[in-house]
Amino acid sequence: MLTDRQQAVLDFVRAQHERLGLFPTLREIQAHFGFASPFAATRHLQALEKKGALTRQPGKARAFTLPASRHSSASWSGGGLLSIPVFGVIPAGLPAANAQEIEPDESVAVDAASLGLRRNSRVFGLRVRGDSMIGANILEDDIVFLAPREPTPGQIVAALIDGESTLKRFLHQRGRPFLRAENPRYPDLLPAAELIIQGVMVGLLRRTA
Amino acid sequence: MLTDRQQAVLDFVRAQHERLGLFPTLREIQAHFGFASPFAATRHLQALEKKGALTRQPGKARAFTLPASRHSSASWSGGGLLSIPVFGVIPAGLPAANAQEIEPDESVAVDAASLGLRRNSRVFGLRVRGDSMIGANILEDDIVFLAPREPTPGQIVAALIDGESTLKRFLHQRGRPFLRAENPRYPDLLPAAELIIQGVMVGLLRRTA
DNA sequence: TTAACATGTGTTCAAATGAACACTATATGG
DNA sequence: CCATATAGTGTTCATTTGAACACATGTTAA
Repeated sequence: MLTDRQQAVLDFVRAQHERLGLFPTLREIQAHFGFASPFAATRHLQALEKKGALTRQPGKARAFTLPASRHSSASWSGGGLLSIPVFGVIPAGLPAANAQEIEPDESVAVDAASLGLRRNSRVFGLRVRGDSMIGANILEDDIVFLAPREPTPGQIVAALIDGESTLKRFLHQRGRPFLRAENPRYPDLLPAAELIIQGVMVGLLRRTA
Repeated sequence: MLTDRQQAVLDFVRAQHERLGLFPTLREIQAHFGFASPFAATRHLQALEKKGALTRQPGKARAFTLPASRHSSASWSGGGLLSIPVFGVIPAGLPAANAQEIEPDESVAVDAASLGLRRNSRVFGLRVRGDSMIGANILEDDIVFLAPREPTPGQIVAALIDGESTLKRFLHQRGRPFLRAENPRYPDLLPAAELIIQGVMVGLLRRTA
């Protein structure tokens, strides 16, 4: 069992790695805790290592490993994490080359593989408003993930109509595309102009807590 | 625009950080690419820095920053990433203190905030089998996230019945708990013995790609 | 009361690591 | 043809960083 001081050191090591992507040096730990000697930091790290709370590579700078506590970012080694910008209203500029510069309302992190995507895929998220897609089991406040790609009929897409984005199912009839809400209370949309598809749905995240 | 060699160096730096949680030293980059001199590595890093692909803290070991490319793990600075074990069948041992040692079928990464959870919260995932919860907009192959906590009536839970786990809505009737499928094709479950709740649903991840 | 552990201080030194210089070869653009 | 950029080699040195020793104090458990 870690002592309070040891836990504090471990928390600092973990927090530095989360914030900066770097583990701290002995002297950075010394400075943070106000130790007069870097060896005090060494003593704590040695105790943490003995108790299995971290491992060190002898003689190497900043070389820690935090063992799999399965619920922390330090243990994620599956790679391919996506930081996905989420919009409440999709900016008309999406998907554009400079889309990354449009400030999202929030961001969520999900690993690419669980959405069936390659690492570093371009994805954005849309916070669902309303109940127009309830028939497709998409609820208000869900985050729908969309990738910019050409849709095939039957897929759910974000489309730009009259300067606004809408989430609908993409279908064809007699060679002409149209959009269907998955709620009988909403009519089909047959766009007068060419349909601009901003993204095709690749996944969904729901929070129920 | 980065040259091919510079891109290769950047990819290596990023990959090492994803795999090990550490940026490489000049000599580790030198060894990887077979350079005769650590200064070759320095030259590439200087070029990458000049082109804005990374930044370095002068004179400090392994001290890089990768600027926000919004679609890579290096850019996730929101903290609180959860590495969630996902099971096809929930082991009867969940949720137990040694649950972390039970080997999951897979893991997914999601940030805690988007599930309304604190960093380092204990969560596990269940890959949904069958259509018993379709009425709650939970589809087969969805991953349902569950946190070990006491349920309140109306919540969706994973419960252990007859040695098997099942996902159902938790309800009360005349003070007695029972489980309801959200599909009229399945009957309510009135457990004979005391109900063991393995987790309460806190979110869901769906893949449609 | 004693031993073990925790938590340091103070100091020195070895190794790791980054910095930088002079040089060479090749490619590219003006 | 010349200047610049890229991509190194070879080498040396400064700084950062980790390691480790001797010592001290307080706490805890046997």
